[in-house]
Amino acid sequence: MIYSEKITEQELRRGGYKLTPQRRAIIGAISGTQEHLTPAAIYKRVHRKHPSIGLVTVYRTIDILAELDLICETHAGGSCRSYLMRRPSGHHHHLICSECGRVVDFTDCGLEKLERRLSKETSFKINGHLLEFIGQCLECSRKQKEKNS
Amino acid sequence: MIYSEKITEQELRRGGYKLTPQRRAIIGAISGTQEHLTPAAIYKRVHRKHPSIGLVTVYRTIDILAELDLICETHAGGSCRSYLMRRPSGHHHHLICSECGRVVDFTDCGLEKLERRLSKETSFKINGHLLEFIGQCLECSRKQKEKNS
DNA sequence: ATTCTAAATGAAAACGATTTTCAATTAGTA
DNA sequence: TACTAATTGAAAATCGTTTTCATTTAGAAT
Ligand SMILES: [Mn+2]
Ligand SMILES: [Mn+2]
Ligand SMILES: [Zn+2]
Ligand SMILES: [Zn+2]
Repeated sequence: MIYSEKITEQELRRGGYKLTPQRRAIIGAISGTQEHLTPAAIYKRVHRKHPSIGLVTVYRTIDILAELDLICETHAGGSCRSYLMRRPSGHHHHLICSECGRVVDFTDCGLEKLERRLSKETSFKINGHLLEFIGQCLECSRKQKEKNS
Repeated sequence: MIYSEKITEQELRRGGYKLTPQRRAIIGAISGTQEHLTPAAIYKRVHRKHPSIGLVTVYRTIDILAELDLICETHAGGSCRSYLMRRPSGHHHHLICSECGRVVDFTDCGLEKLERRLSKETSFKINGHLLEFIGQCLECSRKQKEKNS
């Protein structure tokens, strides 16, 4: 069992939730990859080993994990969301190609200063942010050029 | 008719799309406010003056306007999206209270340097970004404090 | 170990948002 | 003015998500 998996289970209990085999399996599935998983993708992974676990339980568990801040949510355009275990280190941001959907991660957003300023100006207690750049990857912008010529 | 409205109609035609009364009405509805409108909200506004225009047409027009980059999409958490006319001036970002949903706008994100660096490192042609801070507004963090004491 | 109870589960139904289908209408061109 | 491809609205289909409810179970108390 990975470090983050154990921590997540501990935090779940600390939050007053019961540690069920279903929840273990779901945490395991999300921990088992670096990729962003949609609820359906999480379900698929869980379902392989544990066919009896329902999609509903996946949704319910995701809600809890997000509430406890143990996973982070990403919006990949449109209206689809995906999840990732929260890594203790740094942020997790994206550069997304609007043509082919390719995703490049980056972590150093340097938004701390802006965060402090906004917090001061608005009296908000800020605890996170979502940052995504949209553009076209090299390959796709080449293809577009060819098309237009 | 507002400036941005005229431009939008021009661009629509320039994109090879026909300029129908329905599309005019929808563009007018989005242009008529600074607020973010969900597809349903846009439909509601359009429907007042033009009861015959269908929700489907609203969706279809939104798609086109977004494709032509004439409106910008915002993700207000969860899986709901909203739209806003693209203003020529500056960006449009949010600070969102996770408790009550209050939204504060800000425009000066200072991400140009980061954008240039990412573009260089990844060879992406970047044409936009989504930035949202999440936190608790003063009122809500006070309420939470009271609760915990 | 056994009992107990609130919390958690799965299946099915309900739900809201979005998309598809299709026959009828229309914008813009010829 | 006539033509045609694009656009439209209504209805049905689809998709992701939530609710409902009867059954099961984790974890605390005995
Ligand atoms: Mn990523
Ligand atoms: Mn705004
Ligand atoms: Zn690409
Ligand atoms: Zn608030």
